[in-house]
This record gives sequence, structure tokens and C-alpha cells, in this order.
Amino acid sequence: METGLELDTRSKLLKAAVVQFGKFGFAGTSVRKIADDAGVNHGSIKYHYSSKDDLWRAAVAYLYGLLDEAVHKDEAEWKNMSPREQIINSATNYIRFSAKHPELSRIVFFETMHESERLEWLTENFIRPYTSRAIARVALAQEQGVYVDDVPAMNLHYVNIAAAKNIFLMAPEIKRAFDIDVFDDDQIEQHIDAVLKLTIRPENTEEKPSQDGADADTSISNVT
Amino acid sequence: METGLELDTRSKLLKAAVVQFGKFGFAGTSVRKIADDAGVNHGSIKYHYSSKDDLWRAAVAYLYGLLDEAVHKDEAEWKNMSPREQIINSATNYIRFSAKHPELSRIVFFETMHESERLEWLTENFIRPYTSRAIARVALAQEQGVYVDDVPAMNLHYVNIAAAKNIFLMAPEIKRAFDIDVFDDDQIEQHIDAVLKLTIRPENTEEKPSQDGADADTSISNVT
DNA sequence: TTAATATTTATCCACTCGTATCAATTTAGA
DNA sequence: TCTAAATTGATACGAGTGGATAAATATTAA
Repeated sequence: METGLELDTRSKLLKAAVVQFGKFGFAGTSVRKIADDAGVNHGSIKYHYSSKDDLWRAAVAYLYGLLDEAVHKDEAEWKNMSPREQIINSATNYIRFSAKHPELSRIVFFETMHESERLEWLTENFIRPYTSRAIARVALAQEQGVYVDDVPAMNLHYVNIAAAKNIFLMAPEIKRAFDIDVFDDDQIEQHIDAVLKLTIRPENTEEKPSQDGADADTSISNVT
Repeated sequence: METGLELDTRSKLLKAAVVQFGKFGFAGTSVRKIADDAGVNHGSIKYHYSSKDDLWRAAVAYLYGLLDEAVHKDEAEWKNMSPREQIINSATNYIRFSAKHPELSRIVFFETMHESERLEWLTENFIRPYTSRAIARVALAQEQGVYVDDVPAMNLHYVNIAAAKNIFLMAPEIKRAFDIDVFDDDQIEQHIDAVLKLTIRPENTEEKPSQDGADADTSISNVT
């Protein structure tokens, strides 16, 4: 049991749970719908996960695992990169993950405006440690001249992550209102390029003499 | 009936609905809880609003009314302002509104990832017209040098609004994880200052000769 | 005061929810 | 093959849901 390899009822339930919780949140999701989507009897949820709450936690932990994997997948190469390149690399990976799994942000968001044991668990186990590290990285990058430094690191951090993922959270709206699919690869790359241009300081602002602005486009977008 | 002045059952229900729908979304909110919060019998909802759905629509329309009012409250003075000052003014008002009524963004967000008649109504009546105008304004401001112009207006728009409001949507998280209340007036002003610094081009980038960077802080933050 | 209307309250109903229970079935080990 | 465990399936239950109905009360007009 629990080898991590099974692609059966248990993992089918997890996948379906990610989708449903991502769309409707904990309160708006019914375990019967999850079971239907997974193609299994709803009694099986009680067996594989002791409750709806447990299934929700499993879905969250699964997604945070994917996030961590995605953002750090090039970590081995960071030692060969400048601070600037590291930031660009992790930001790019974060944006790609946000496009691939908007569910995580949504699930967190659903829980965010009211007290609950779920929120407590979420904060202690994921949000606080994750955000603390992220803000520290932002502050460091500010010192290194990668970000502007006349703005508090916390504000900058929340602007950064919002800039990165908001467009994907709005995706159905945008599709509906303007018939643009922001999950198209082209759109994703365009958004990466836009966010990096908007959030990261031009390379030659302070120290170096002006180099050349013409190919900033490619230099900023094709790192990974 | 319906004079717009009554501060009674009907408006008490509306206020309570805004709060509840903002916290839990349509699916997660029960009309009984709304009635309890308003201090009235839940049967009254059927009387004043014909259904939960109607009450939700009324709450949305009410909030969009407040938004419009907030963003355009200085519109009379726009003719005396430079394009840059207009953008700063409306952005500032938008951020203040986002701090005062994070419910609107949340309510929209709850509906955003799945099809429904509510989403259709929302898109047609509010999102599409509102966003179209906003993106057009962004594009114009790009031409006028207020925003950077090497980024598509749509991406810039979604980064802008995300940067403006995300921190307030994360408020309970931030309070919980770092004990910071982003709704404090100081925090709000700090955030306005940060967002304007991050999204709006420095005044002297292109045309003018470099003037002075020292008081950019006050010049950008105290407009309204 | 009286009659008509507007509003509130108290129940009721059909339905969905999460979950508990237990039988049926499949799988694995001897 | 036989047995025990693991897994799945069918059903039931109490709680909570939105909405409907009609009685009770408050308000207004005559």
C-alpha cells in the first residue's frame, strides 16, 4: 500500500479532487462529484482518504510538491548563474507552473478569507515557510540590483506573484470576454516576457555603462 | 418601495450578502446565514429578492457601482491633469477601493473557473465593458509614455490590476503568517506607493533631461 | 376606526451533502 | 486451490440546503 506508483483508484481520486477543488473550492465541491469524475464509487473516498478534509489536504500537498519541483528543477545549475539569471530562471519556472496548475492558487484563495482548520494547516505547513523564503530571496535580489530597491520586499513579493499568475486565474474570463486563450504556449511565453520586463530591472541601470537595448527581448526571455 | 434610501431589511440583506458572498462565494454561502447576519428571517430573502441568485446579482451590481464611483470620483479634475497624473489618480483610487472592498474581486473570482449563468451575466454586464475600457486606457497611456510600451497592453493591464489588489486578497494569509494588517492606512499608502513605483515609468526616462531622483517618492504618492 | 396592503415570521418540502455501515468482489499469500 | 485481507459497491441516515406557502403582524389609506 502507498508505494507512490499506483495509478489506480487512489490516484484517480486525487487527480479528480485537484480539478474539482480548484474549480469550486472545498465548500463548493462534493465528494460524489469527485468520485464520479474519477469513475469510482463515492464510498471509496472514505476508504482511501478518511474524509473529504483529508482528500483536500492530500490534493494541496500534491500540488505544493509539484510547485516545489517546478521552481527548483534547475537548481543544480544555479551555482553557474548570476543572481539575475537565477531570479529569471525561478520566475520563469514559477510562471510556467502557474499556467500548468492554476488550481493551487485557486484552492488557497478559496480558503483565504475566513478562519478554518484548513487555513491554519495550510499556513503552518506551506504558506508561511514558502512565503518567508520567497520574500527573503526578493530582498536579497533587491540588494543585488535585480529588483528595484526603493520598495518594501513584502510589497514587491506580492506584486511579483500576482503579476505572474493573475492572468491565468482570469483565464476563463479572458477567453469569454476576448476569446484569447492565455494557456496557449505563445501566450505563456509572451506573458513570461512581459512579467520579466515589468518586474526586473534593466541590466544596465546603475553600474554598467549602457550596453544595448535592442536585444533585451531575447536576452530576457530565453534563459531556461 | 425601492426609493434607494431605505436602511431596512432590504439593505441589511444586501450588506450581509456582500460580506458572505465575498467570503464564501455563491456556492459556499447559505441564505440562512445571510439572513442571520442581517438579523432577519430567512423568508424575507424570497420577498425582497426573488431568489439567492437575484440577491447575488444585486450584491455584484452594488459593488460595481461603488467601484465605478470610487475610480471616477475625481473625474471632473482630470481635464486639468496630465495623462500621467490621471493614471496615478485612477490607479490610486482603484487601490483604495480594492482595500475597502476586496469582496468584489473575490466574488468574481469564485465564479471565474466554471461556466454558469452567473458568469455569463457577469461577463456581459460588467467584466467585458469594464476591462475593454481599462485596456484601452492602458494602451493610450503606453503611447503617452506613462507605462512601458514594449509589453502588450493586455498583459500590462492584468499585471496592473493584480499588483493593485492581490495583497488585499491575501490579507488574512499575511496577517496570519506575518502579523501584518495590510488594511492599516499606513500599509495601504505604502502599497500605493510601491505599486505606482513598480508599474509607472519614471517621469524623466525618455524625453526630458534627468531632473532629480530624490523626491520621486513624494511626487508619486501624494496626488489625490 | 376600518379595510387594504406591505412586510415578516413560522413551517414544510424535496433535495443534496458527508459519512457510516456492511455486503460483494477482487487480490494476494499459503 | 483455499483463505484472509484488501478493495469496491450499494444503501441508509441525519443535517443542512433553497425555495414555497400561508399565517401573523405592521403599515398605510380611506
